[in-house]
Amino acid sequence: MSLLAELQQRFRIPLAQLVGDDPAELASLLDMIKPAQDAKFGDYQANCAMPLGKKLSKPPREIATSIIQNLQIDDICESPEIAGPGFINLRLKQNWLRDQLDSVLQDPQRLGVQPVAEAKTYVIDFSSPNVAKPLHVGHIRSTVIGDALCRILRFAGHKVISDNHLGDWGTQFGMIIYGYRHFLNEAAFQSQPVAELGRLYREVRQTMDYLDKQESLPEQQQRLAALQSQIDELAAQPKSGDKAQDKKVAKELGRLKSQASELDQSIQQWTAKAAQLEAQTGWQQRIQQHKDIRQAVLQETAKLHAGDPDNQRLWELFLPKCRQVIQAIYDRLDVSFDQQLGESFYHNQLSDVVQEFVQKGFAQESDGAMCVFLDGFESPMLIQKKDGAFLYATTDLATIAYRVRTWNPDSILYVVDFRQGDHFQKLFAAARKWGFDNIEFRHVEFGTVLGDDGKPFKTRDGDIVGLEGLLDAAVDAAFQVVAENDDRKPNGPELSQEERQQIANIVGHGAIKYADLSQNRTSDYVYSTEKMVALKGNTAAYIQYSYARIRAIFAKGNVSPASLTDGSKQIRIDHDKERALAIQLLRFADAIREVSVDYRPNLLTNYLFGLATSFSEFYAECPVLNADAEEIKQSRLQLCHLVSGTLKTGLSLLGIQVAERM
RNA sequence: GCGCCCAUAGCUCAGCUGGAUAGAGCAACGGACUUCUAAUCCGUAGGUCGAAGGUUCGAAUCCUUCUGGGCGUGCCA
Repeated sequence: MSLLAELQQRFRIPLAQLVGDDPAELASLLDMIKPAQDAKFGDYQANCAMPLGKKLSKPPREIATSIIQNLQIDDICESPEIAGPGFINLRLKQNWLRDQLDSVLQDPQRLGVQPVAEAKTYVIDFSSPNVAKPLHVGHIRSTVIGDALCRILRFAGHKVISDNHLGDWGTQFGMIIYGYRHFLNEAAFQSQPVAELGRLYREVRQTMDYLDKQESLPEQQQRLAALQSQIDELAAQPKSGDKAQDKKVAKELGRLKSQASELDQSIQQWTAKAAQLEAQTGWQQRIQQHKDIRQAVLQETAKLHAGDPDNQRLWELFLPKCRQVIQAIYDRLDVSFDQQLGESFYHNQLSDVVQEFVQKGFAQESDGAMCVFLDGFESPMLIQKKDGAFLYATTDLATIAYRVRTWNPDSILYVVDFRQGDHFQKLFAAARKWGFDNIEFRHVEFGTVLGDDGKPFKTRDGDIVGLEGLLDAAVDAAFQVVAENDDRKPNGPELSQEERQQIANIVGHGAIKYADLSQNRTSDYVYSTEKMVALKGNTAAYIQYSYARIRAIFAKGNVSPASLTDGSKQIRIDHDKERALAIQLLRFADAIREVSVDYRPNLLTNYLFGLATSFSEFYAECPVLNADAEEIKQSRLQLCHLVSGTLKTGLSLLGIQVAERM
């Protein structure tokens, strides 16, 4: 049951009488029925009389009156009231609320959420890390948002195929192969292959970075000097007297200065790091011996792609081990995929894709590369480099073809960083040109994770932050809070060390996920460890805590949920807080639907935070076990049961677990 | 240069594709534990929604311009 859908259904008839039954217009008018902004206006409001006033050139209040006259709603609402310019305010009837809750109580699995009428098939592409590199903070958003969307859309009734498009075929493997051939510690590889592969990757990376940076250092220093002299010149300029002109100069000066200081900082960071490397024994020798490492790595990669048996064998040796590392994190995060078809799965289809594009006249050679020129785009999409190698775009096209062949989806979602927006716009345009024009392609984009300084989140040394470390930090912080809270309990601590750790795991991982999901996905967001440590306010912990408080009531009162749902008791809604809680409970279906419209999980976190808040207010004012009368106690237990079920289900749709005790 | 995105309380952010007096969480201040977990609740304070125009009954939301920032921009992914 959706509250909103029910109300909209009732308004359909009187509105059709006014404007006819054009579905688009009707839908837009029905969209103007919303939860009331302010409780004093009632529970819901219909705002459609005002725009109709314009259209029908009658006073909106008059239109509102005629809508109400034809509106059959007295089983759901008190008689509607017209307010202000023509708002129609609706107040739900206690009896109706009670009946609705009673029926949800009989439906613990779906909590009154009916599967969508038209189920669609979705392919959701998310996470997609390079398997040779450790997961870092940048992977959180794609993984967590993608997983939540899978769960939510599935719950809504759609068919969902989650697919992790692993980067398992790129330069990273050239790097590891090179490392294996030159830096291998055989014993370490035998005993701890995964760790050793990680080390090899880092060794090669470091060597390549060193050469890159050393090479570009003079140029950067030159740029810094140039900036500096530009600054000096500008600063030495006498004031022109023209205010606007002076202001412009001052602004330019400020910009140059911040550019210079940023550049200076990065140079200093690098020189410090380089000095550290050079202090290592054998570093100079390393550089001497491997000064061609960058070309060599490309060569190893090219050989792999060309089917060289030695490199192929090494790749087959490494891949499972690399995937094992990543899988461990997915296990920790409780994220799973239906498919994990990486780039390697598509590599032998790429030349066919290019050939087809050429044959159909969609692609042509330009500057030696194979290009797809698309209307509305300044630059073409490259599908083959002049050296013959294929690109990201080529693989993505092959992937689309495979997915359509295999699953025939209505929609393919890509949960990827917003910076790849251009790429996806081109990819989608090319795919439509190719004939896939009845599929919804959607780049579900998200913003960057920033550090406290407002810049992309890095460690103090400028390194990318590893994901495992963040998870550990969140769990540690959660452990502190769990322990503190338990120690402070009125009747002494209740939890064993083991239980505390288990709860800390649930709370810590939940905190990370929730912090991400509660943000509007399109905005950048500032990741602050401090915020994680807090675990109060609008966090997963707050919601989990509400759940645990309910479970504590049930434990203390020895209440079995079955006794509440056998139909022998009826919910009563007398107290204001009970009423608010009841309405919030019935909005669950609407929250699920809203998330599905534009793939925005934060609408579900908003809902759950609202529900937990409603519950906390109820909890503060309405005793449950000690209620004045037995019927009230039973009724409140029923409400509690519905809240705990909704919180648990809602969090599970975000990939977040609950603990029975906290 | 061109394209996309952003600017809302001291901080971090919501604001449901135009609705009534712009919300929440942190942080600050003041209250509430002999009563189901105080990770909570109640209250106070805090805003020219970057600026200026426009569209209309009505704008944080839509349009234009400007300012400030981020990102992308032919052989990385």
